[in-house]
Amino acid sequence: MERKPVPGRRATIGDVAELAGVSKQTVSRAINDKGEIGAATKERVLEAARSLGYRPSRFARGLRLQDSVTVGLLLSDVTNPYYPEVASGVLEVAEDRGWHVVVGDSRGDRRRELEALQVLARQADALIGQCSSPDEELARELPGVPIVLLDHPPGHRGHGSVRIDFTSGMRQAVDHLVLDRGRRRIGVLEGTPRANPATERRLSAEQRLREHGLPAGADWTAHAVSHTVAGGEAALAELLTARPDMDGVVCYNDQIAIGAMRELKRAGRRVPADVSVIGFDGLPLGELVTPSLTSVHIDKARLGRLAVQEVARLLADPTAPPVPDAPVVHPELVVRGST
Amino acid sequence: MERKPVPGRRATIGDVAELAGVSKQTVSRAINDKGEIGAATKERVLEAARSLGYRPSRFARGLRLQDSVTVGLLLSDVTNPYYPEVASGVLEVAEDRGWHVVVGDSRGDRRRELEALQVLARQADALIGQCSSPDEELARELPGVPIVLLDHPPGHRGHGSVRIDFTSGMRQAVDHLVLDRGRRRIGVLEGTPRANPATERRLSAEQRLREHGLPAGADWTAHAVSHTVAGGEAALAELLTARPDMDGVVCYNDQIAIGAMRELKRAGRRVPADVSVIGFDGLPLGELVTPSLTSVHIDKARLGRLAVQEVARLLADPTAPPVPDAPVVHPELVVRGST
DNA sequence: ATGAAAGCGCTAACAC
DNA sequence: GTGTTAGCGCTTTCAT
Repeated sequence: MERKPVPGRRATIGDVAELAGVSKQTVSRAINDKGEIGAATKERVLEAARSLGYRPSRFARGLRLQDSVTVGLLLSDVTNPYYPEVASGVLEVAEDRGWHVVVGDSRGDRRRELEALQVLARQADALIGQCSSPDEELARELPGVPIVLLDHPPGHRGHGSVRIDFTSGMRQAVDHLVLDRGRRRIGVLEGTPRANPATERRLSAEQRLREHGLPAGADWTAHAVSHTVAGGEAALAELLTARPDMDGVVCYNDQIAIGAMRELKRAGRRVPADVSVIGFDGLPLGELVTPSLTSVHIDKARLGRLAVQEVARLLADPTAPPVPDAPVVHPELVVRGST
Repeated sequence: MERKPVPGRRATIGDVAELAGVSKQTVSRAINDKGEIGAATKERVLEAARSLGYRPSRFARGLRLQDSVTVGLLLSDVTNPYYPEVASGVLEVAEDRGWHVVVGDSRGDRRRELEALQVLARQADALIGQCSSPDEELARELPGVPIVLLDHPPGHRGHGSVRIDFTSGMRQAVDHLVLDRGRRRIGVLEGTPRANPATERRLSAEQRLREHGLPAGADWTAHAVSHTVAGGEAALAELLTARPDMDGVVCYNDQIAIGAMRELKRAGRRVPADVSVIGFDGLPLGELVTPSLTSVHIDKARLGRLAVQEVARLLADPTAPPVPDAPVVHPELVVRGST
């Protein structure tokens, strides 16, 4: 919700015109550096503008020109190290197109998410976000707002999405543990519940484990309460209690994986000698821990860039149906010390 | 610069009014959930709006209501792990006030910085940023735009700032190395050149080193080309060549410190047995490396919160002179494994 | 080279 | 309960 107006009303083009003793359009010409204006007049106008601390109203200009685009980027938590690269991709393409980007943070709260989206929607032409709210809810609460979901399967009309191929990613992770490292008792650390349960990453891992003839399922799974190092530590502790003979862990993301590594060490296990750990996302952070983290990298900047392109598509035709071939980001295994 | 308009012109309140067979005012009442409207009429209007994909123009609304505030946040590099917490503080207070936040990224480029600020200024009422451009340049290129500089001494009229007490911070760092660890041959890893050379952090460190009767100066200093782990690695290698007998390093920030630790290990030195390393900023990252990083923590979220408060002050009275007692963030030493 | 008038899309104020 | 009028601050015709 917007609040009260800024005190001390700002000078308008009319004030400048009056002070300079010219008409409004002359002021407009001066400040927009158009031709058709005398050098002396221009200088006088600019001086008047300066002395009044005049700045053109972005609203008036936007209303008149109708050529400015703003996209809203909703993050579930700005401090999550997953986002900077995504944001970087978003900002890069936005800048190329001359678009502005407003950001919001839902602090991991589902209710706040919707509120934050609505606030952003007041200032943006379209939204980008990793939303946990179901599509129907978004459509209901944000009627007419083009939304591009990060890491969601294609959804409703008016919603775009960028997919990440988790099936392939998880398969690479499991195959590496099984085929390259010879692990046979592999646990899975899943993240928090997802909007669409069918998209849980662990499912892809479990399927691949079974294809290798290995055990998998609830017994071999723990859920991290948060996608953080602490969440990973707690989840691994839980999993280790159930499966003390575990010799490998596939994790929902790198932070959880790093937490898993820390907890394993604390429990007296050596990584990777006793237990192999593998993460997902490929955060720069993974290179700094010891041993450095093997992870399935995804090009997060590309995810951001693709999202802005999807926004452009939606903006061009808001009634376009969701395309079946939404852009996909393909994960790629990068092996380091932890396996 | 803004580009061409979005195609397929959006429906206006007039279109909705026409379709619903009512006046614009009635539409306005319906979509803004005011009273004074029949339930049936309201439903008919909302249905019309829905079918047209109508969304109110933020420009028209902003122009009319004059109650929306947007602040622009310029970062030198979104992917720098220093920023998320700052942004978090900015977003927190902005949200409390009902303000929007637009972000820009200058990619560490001085020229881009000014451009990015100008782009942001088109969409924001005031700016916040860690700017490397001199005050005069900002004042000249962004006339009338209230700016709050992060980590700068108070500057010109119309500019606000939030200070970080580097003198105290660097003193704590040096004192820890000298008094608590007994180090006597301490090197300094400074960052890239600053807008105001007098604010280089190394100066505070060098002064304190001299107060302890220890050697300091160019011989004991290396400059990191970038504020990154790689930058720290290179800088430390350089310093180590000049001072192979070094037994401690004070670093410009945590990333450089982590780079220093890595390079020291690579050179066969033990940390902290042979060389003590100390960072600055207190990134969460520092807890994950081995050994974990001792650092002078600064409350980055608070920095962001204070910056927004300064913006509020400037917005309330744009002609207010810079206050001598700009808000200050006080650093605090947190000791961990690396010293 | 400069000015007057119109209108972008919206809502507050005031009819009815 | 609903419509009419006016005007937010700006730029774009079109005159002069």
